[in-house]
Amino acid sequence: MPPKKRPRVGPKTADPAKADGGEKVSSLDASDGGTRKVAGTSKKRAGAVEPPPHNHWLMKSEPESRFENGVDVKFGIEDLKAMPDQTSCWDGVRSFQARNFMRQMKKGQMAFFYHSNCKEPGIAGLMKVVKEAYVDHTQFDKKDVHFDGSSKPDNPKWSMVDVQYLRMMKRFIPLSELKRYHLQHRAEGGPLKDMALFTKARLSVQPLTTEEFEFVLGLEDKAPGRILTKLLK
DNA sequence: GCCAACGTTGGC
DNA sequence: GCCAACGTTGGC
Repeated sequence: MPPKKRPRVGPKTADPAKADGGEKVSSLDASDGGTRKVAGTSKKRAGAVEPPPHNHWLMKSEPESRFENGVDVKFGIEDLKAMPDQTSCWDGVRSFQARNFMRQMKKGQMAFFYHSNCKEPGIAGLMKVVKEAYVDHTQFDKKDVHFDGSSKPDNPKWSMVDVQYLRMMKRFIPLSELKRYHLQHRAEGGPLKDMALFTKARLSVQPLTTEEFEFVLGLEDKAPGRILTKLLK
């Protein structure tokens, strides 16, 4: 469920609604499949250790035209690049887990732009978070594909962040290649053995460990293909 | 276009 | 709070 972007809020902070809300989005809310690490309020066993917050992300969007209620949801990395400031809000996320991850994002963190539901799924480029979580206004827009009648303005359910294009990957990293590594690492150990792209395949916004992130970045400079897989092992 | 995986909803 | 039905994601 790729977000369909729209021109980000102008240069100024406009947005009468709620300018930046950056830090205060209500943290309770429903399910969140294991993403909970909200400070303070969560009830955890004494002694439970908080995992460190995630520093890197992968965000999925569809680069090919597809119509949902007559609206094209296409938004590939080229579309992000074409936005003013090469920046866009990442609206339309309607999954609690994905939302909660977005709420953990910090300004300056990097995210892979992943192309999903297309001819060649995979990682297309890099972007960075330029605005932390704030209210996704599309949930209140009846005409929007992702309108959510169950969300009330005084307690909005859905959040979004702003991201800015950084660069294309030096070469496109196809899902098939990542999957080979994932399988290999799962069998023999390695950084991609638990990668969310495979262990939580349907999550549209996912965290990566530093090791995962760096391993994937390292693939840019390697030859694609299975030859490489052989050589490495 | 198919369909498996899996998150969400709602009945009870 | 369980769990079956339902809907969506997204690879293939």
